[in-house]
Amino acid sequence: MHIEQQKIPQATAKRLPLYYRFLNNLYNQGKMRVSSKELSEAVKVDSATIRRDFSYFGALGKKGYGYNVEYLLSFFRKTLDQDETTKVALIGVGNLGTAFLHYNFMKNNNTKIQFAFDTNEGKIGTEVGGVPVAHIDDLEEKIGEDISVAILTVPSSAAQGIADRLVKAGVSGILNFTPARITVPDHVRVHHIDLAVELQALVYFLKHYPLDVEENIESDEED
Amino acid sequence: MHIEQQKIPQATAKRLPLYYRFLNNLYNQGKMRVSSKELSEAVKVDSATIRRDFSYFGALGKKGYGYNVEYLLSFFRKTLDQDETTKVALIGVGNLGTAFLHYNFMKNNNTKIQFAFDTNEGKIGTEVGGVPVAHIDDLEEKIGEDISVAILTVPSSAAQGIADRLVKAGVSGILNFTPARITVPDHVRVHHIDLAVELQALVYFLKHYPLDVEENIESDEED
DNA sequence: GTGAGATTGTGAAAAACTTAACGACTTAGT
DNA sequence: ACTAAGTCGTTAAGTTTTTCACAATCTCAC
Ligand SMILES: NC(=O)c1ccc[n+]([C@@H]2O[C@H](COP(=O)([O-])OP(=O)(O)OC[C@H]3O[C@@H](n4cnc5c(N)ncnc54)[C@H](O)[C@@H]3O)[C@@H](O)[C@H]2O)c1
Ligand SMILES: NC(=O)c1ccc[n+]([C@@H]2O[C@H](COP(=O)([O-])OP(=O)(O)OC[C@H]3O[C@@H](n4cnc5c(N)ncnc54)[C@H](O)[C@@H]3O)[C@@H](O)[C@H]2O)c1
Repeated sequence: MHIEQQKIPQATAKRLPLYYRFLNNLYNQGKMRVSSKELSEAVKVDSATIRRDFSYFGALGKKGYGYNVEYLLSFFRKTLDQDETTKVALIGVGNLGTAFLHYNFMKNNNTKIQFAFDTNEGKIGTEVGGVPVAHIDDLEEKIGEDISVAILTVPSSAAQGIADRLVKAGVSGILNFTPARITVPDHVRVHHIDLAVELQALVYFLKHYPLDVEENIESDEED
Repeated sequence: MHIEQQKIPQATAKRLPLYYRFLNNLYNQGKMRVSSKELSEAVKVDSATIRRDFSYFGALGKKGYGYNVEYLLSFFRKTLDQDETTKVALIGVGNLGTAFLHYNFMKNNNTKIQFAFDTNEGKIGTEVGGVPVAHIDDLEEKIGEDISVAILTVPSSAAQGIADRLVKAGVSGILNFTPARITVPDHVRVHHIDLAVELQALVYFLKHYPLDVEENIESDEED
């Protein structure tokens, strides 16, 4: 049902959530229309790239006018499946995990962390940021049909083992914050966010690239 | 002194810290040699890409043998300036900032968060993760000559204002975790790590890309 | 020593992504 | 109604990154 236009470049797909958020901002500010140039300044993406990105979805704008904010927003809401809440599990309620649990991803993302898991008995049974923390042994049981994405914030030594269990439990997307590069079957997607690497890469760029010439770089990034 | 080989692709530069960490792991495990194929399996980067990346620095390996772990490690240590500690400031001791302060970036990165800043009187004067928290008003004073990188974990509404002050204070690299896309002069580099976007992008990929065919993606990227 | 097997470094091709440029169309002011 | 200014969608060019594929070279077991 949504595997129809297989040709949207990955680079474009990664920018969609960014566009979506800024369109939301504009909408909340009461703006009716926006041009690729304005949007470009806000999101720091070349305006030609924005027009190109949008064009993969058809002709969303009007020549000489720009884009209708409300229309564009509702289009992206559908495209990004923002009408249904995405339910997520978080494994590892430590420093990083706790920070995420306190953050409200619902606000812009319609994403909700449904369960958290840990091994630490002191944390089990409590709620952190309104999310109940369960024992890791209950992982398979609690991750029912409706959770297909997990955030992994355990120590790196535990990462592969937990990933294996997540996959067995039916998870097909993992956002991995551990430094471990985990191995998963082909049908599972892993995005690594490696904070230490990001920091070190930034430092490297500063020391080795002529500063006045280079432009900024988008992180993964990977954002 | 280090602006000599200007031709190293950015994509390569971003992978260097990753290689460095895995080489460290191998070294600590007592491994003497490693091939691009082995390394490839560990870091999930195509072996040809690894060889190409390394080749920008000259012939680091030996045909038929592979790479000497110790030599490669010491080469990258120099290349990544791991002999001198990089001092960093963190602005915004909230959920995310606190998590970072508790993390030891020294272990693999030789990077140290020297000062943290906040507006919350309750936090000022305390130490979090061994890092003293100062008032944001003292930013310019405390960021002396030796801090040129900052981690930004304030509310997005404060991001641009703080960024302006950081730049004035002499910071030339900012790791921005806020959803705000900040504007800085050309000589300053900003890497955005946008966690909400990363999560939403992962969800989008799961729903719209045929799972059995696609391979994993590095975040920033950026992973 | 020798030769089978391993592995690099790289030229060349392919793929992915970005940017420039402009014709076509829209708007809005007169 | 006409025109100047604005903006899209897209073609084509440019850039960057990845991947293939293989000659050159090294290793190591015998
Ligand atoms: N905190 C940071 O700023 C930071 C920066 C870079 C990378 N990381 C990485 O992120 C990950 C988490 O970091 P952190 O600082 O939150 O670590 P942490 O030690 O504070 O948290 C880890 C949590 O996972 C739990 N845990 C351990 N084993 C588990 C298991 N088998 N199943 C379920 N839970 C388990 C622990 O009880 C703990 O609560 C680590 O891999 C770390 O390397 C963190
Ligand atoms: N926590 C998450 O998981 C998460 C996820 C995605 C994005 N973010 C973004 O990261 C940023 C930080 O998130 P958080 O959850 O840590 O927020 P937070 O509200 O917990 O922390 C913000 C901190 O900044 C301080 N602060 C406010 N104004 C300041 C100023 N002018 N100068 C210095 N300090 C100031 C506050 O006192 C607070 O301690 C936010 O922009 C948020 O949108 C966080």
